[in-house]
Amino acid sequence: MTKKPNLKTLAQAAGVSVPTASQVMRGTGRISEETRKKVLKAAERLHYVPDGRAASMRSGEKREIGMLIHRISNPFNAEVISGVSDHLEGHGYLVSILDSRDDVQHQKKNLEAFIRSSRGGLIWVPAHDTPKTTIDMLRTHSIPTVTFLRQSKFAQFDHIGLKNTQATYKATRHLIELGHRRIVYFGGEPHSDVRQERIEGFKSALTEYGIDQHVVWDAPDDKSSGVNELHQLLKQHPDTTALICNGDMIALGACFALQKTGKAPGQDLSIIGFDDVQDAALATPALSTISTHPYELGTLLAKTILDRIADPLQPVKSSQIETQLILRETTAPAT
Amino acid sequence: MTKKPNLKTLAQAAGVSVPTASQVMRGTGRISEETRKKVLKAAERLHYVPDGRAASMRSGEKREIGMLIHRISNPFNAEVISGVSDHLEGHGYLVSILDSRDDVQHQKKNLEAFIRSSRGGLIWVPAHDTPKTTIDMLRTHSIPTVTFLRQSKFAQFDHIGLKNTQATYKATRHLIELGHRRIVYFGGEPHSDVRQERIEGFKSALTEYGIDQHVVWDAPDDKSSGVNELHQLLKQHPDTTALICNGDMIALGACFALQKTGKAPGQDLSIIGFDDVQDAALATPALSTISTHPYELGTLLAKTILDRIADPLQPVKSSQIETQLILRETTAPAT
DNA sequence: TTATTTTGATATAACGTTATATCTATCGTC
DNA sequence: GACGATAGATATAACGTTATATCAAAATAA
Repeated sequence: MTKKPNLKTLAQAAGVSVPTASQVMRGTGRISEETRKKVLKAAERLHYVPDGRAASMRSGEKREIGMLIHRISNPFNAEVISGVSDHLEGHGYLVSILDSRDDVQHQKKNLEAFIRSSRGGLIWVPAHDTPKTTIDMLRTHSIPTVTFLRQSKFAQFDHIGLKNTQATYKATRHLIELGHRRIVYFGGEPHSDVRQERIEGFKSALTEYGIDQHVVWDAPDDKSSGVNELHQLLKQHPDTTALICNGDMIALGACFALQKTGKAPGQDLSIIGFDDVQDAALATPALSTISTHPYELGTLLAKTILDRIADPLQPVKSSQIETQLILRETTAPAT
Repeated sequence: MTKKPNLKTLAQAAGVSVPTASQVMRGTGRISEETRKKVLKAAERLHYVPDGRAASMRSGEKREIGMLIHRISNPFNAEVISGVSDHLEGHGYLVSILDSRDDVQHQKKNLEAFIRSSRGGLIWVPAHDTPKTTIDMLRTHSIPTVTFLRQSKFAQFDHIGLKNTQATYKATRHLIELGHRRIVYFGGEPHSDVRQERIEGFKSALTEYGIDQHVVWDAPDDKSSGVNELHQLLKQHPDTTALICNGDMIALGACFALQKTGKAPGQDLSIIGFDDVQDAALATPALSTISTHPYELGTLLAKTILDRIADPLQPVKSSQIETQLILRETTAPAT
């Protein structure tokens, strides 16, 4: 097994100096066609690939962007990642994903390693209850950072979020207009700011229509939690006629639990999800939900971080993605 | 905004030499308690973090492992990733994920960038129809590589796979013993080697019981494909009584399509999936399927790549993970 | 012709680490 | 009190690039 070739090896093989070889490989500087060909041929022959570490260290350019997200298997995130990758690969960046599993310990470890690895920028969903020390760590190293979905309390980063309050406001109002009065906000962790925004929209619609019962039910956002918690909820609030859910997965879980007891989502209990994952449309019955636009969100994230890298001192930007209420089969007039 | 601190800054601040500061940060060499404290205090004050690029370049150590997989949103892969991360983080590695989207172009771009970035190793699901040139690229740079699920035709890498043939053999035999005779292998791409193994197990069980009708139906492995293709299949082979599916998603899609036509999975058509994703147990009716052990697979992958890094010249290893037939509600005796 | 610019290449230093060799006290030993 | 051993620090070079300055030869201008 031969040693890995470097610029020196390449230059020798091509009979030129090291800087010349470097210039040919990058297409910069004044190079005659003749030597250009010599070098390229040698590079081909030796399978030469530049060492990105050395290049980046010397030039200061970092052509790699990290995404640190809370749940890698979340289909919503997968769509966002596609949007980010498509855009950034077009600009010559490599996008790599880190998974925090929504755990501050994992997150800290990952961020420490991330900072050591000196990448060009970070696209980040902060884990719940991210401590100030973690934010400070990022800040002191002045890494171009864009957050999405969740915004950090402690630091001003560029941010792309959803119009959460507006989304649940629209959904809740729709349910009220269908005649529902006992509506519950179902799912999510108490500490979540995003959820707080959604609850705000939920409550303001209720208040607007003079409904003063504001039930909020805490529960993890996954499917099995939806199954288990629905029973608890209905035991405690048997007069509930509709749910606004914190996510599609818990909404689908609730549908499942309901069907198991012989009731029908839509007819017996109206349910609206959040995210519009692929399964929402394919479920039986098809889930009414709130659609975000994850791919577009990804594209916007990519543009935002490129802007930030290009000009690190520009004022912090923040924008919100519009959502859309998708009515399928789990919403019906109150009986 | 102050400049990013480096070892030189740190050494000056602590009143020691650069090598001394380096040794303190790494906990190596002979250092008096007094100077150790001085340096650590200065490091704390300056928020010093070593530059991994420089460290890795000089020492030759690469403390980052990349995983290049075909579908990041696949819940099976997410479990594998957890297994890998848990194990490797314990050994001081950072695990970062790249998404090939099962597309050889994306894959090539990602691998090129990966090689430039000089990471310590690669855990990889080769995309379908991965060309020899891509393999050669990896080989010539002698990067410690372990493949999983799919094995490359062109090169010998360490590999962890599933006992595919055995899995479908067991599943098919179970169906036959339930009295089924018209069984179809449903889903997957024609080029897939993994699928070929599974079909082999399927066919050998049929042959063993003297059944000579071996129908294999090509279709993408996602849910919506399951919905659409089931109708085509039943039109062409109306006497089908059972399906062995190439994945849970297409199996769930088939269940959905069946229910839409007023038939019941299990009673009217037995269906067995593959993977045992979370939804399989939560679906209505619950899906009978083949369970792999993704987390354990991840752990094994982590151990394998560590071995390979420790001794790059050892003979290539290959192992297969045992699978388990999980019987739920979509399998029933033939009527 | 001489002066000036342009072309195509190279020498040198630097990025931030760590490996290796070196050096000076101080210590213990007989 | 002479000698080797050792503790604790440092000097130097190297990893593989690229930025900057420099240089000789050829081309152009005056």
